[in-house]
Amino acid sequence: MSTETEPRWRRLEPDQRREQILDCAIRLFGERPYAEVSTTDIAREAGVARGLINHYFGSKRGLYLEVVRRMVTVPIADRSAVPDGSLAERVEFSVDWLLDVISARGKTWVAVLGTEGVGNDPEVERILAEADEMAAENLVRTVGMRDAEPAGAELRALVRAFGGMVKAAGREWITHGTLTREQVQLVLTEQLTALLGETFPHLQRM
Amino acid sequence: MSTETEPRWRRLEPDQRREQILDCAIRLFGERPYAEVSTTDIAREAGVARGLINHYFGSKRGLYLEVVRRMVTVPIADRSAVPDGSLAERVEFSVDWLLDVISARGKTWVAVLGTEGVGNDPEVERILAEADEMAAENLVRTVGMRDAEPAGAELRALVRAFGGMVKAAGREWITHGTLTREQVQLVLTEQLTALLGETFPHLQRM
DNA sequence: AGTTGCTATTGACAGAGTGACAACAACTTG
DNA sequence: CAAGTTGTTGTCACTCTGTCAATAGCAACT
Repeated sequence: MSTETEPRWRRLEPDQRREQILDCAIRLFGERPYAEVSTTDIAREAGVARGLINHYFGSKRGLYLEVVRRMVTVPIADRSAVPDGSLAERVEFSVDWLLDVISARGKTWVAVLGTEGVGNDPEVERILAEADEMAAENLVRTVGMRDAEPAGAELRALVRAFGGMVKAAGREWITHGTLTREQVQLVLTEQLTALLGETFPHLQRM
Repeated sequence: MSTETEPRWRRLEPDQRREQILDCAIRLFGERPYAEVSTTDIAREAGVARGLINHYFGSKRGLYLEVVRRMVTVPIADRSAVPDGSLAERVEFSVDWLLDVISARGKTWVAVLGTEGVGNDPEVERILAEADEMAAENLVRTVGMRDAEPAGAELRALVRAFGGMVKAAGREWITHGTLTREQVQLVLTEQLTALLGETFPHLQRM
């Protein structure tokens, strides 16, 4: 008879275990609202003791913030493929790339950023603000508007505002199916072109 | 010596008490996130026994949904004052009215819709979707695009997407102060004009 | 004024969830 | 194989939520 000394649990590298718990948390937080997800649920999902969550993330809230941070991070554009054409062409390229990103995340993206809840959460707000800022910065670079440097702050504010429409249009497309990708592409391209080509110059003369 | 039989608590009409609790809940939920607000806090703020909250709203979540519903409801535009001019003029009027509404709610509005959290909450989503739908419907009527009836669904989807930009621009103005009201006015007016006058016709030919 | 009835409101209780921490066990190293 | 390292567990104390029977404000009617 074999002395089956099969261990009751496996000991993982901290990074691996962290990642595993984070994955489960992302899934569960994506399914139902914060208060409806207990750390017990997450622990069970990860096949782990509940206390381990506190060990790695301090508190439930800490884990949640980590989830938000993870989900909101947008990949940086590969600018090597950006065409050198007119503003309209570069904008079209950028929008297309944006929609690719949204499409890739698909349901998860929507499930995560789809709901605007009530409740002032400075920490979450900061994370999202930073993400929006990076996305805006990135978009500005991609369409090559760097020459407008002096009014950079206003330009980025404009683009962040545009980001709101991107998200809303994305929801119309992905979740509600009221617009096709082609339609969203058209709308966002025309709007962003007008924003950068027309409105922005007007704004600078105020 | 007077037989001071001062009552320990006053008995209110259900509607009044409901309203009072709701007011306190709105204030507190506007200050910190859902999980950080306990029903004990709300009860104390309202000077009321905790159990009463459950009596009126069933659960903490029920109260929360009521708060969201209340905060998200946008007053109907007074169409009697809408000018009969060009599309651009009507759009300008509508945007101005929108900004008035946002301005009136001010910090509260932002505190409420400012944070996009993570977590799929169908109920909250439904409430917000309905509110957006009503706002879009209202805006479409105000700018007098009712003639575009056959493509009403797409038009409203477009306007809902635009609503995303309204919110984002409002945040830039109210909370971050990166744009002035005049700038936001200009941006939204031009964008909406282009959306309705240019992009929408283009969209119909797809 | 005293009594009665209705119901808004309270207070206590049970169950569930969270965070802290000491003890344990899987794995590494010599 | 022994000893140390540390990832992991399980329990304890505390807080929060929802339920419910008991209480008390108030109006109506003697």
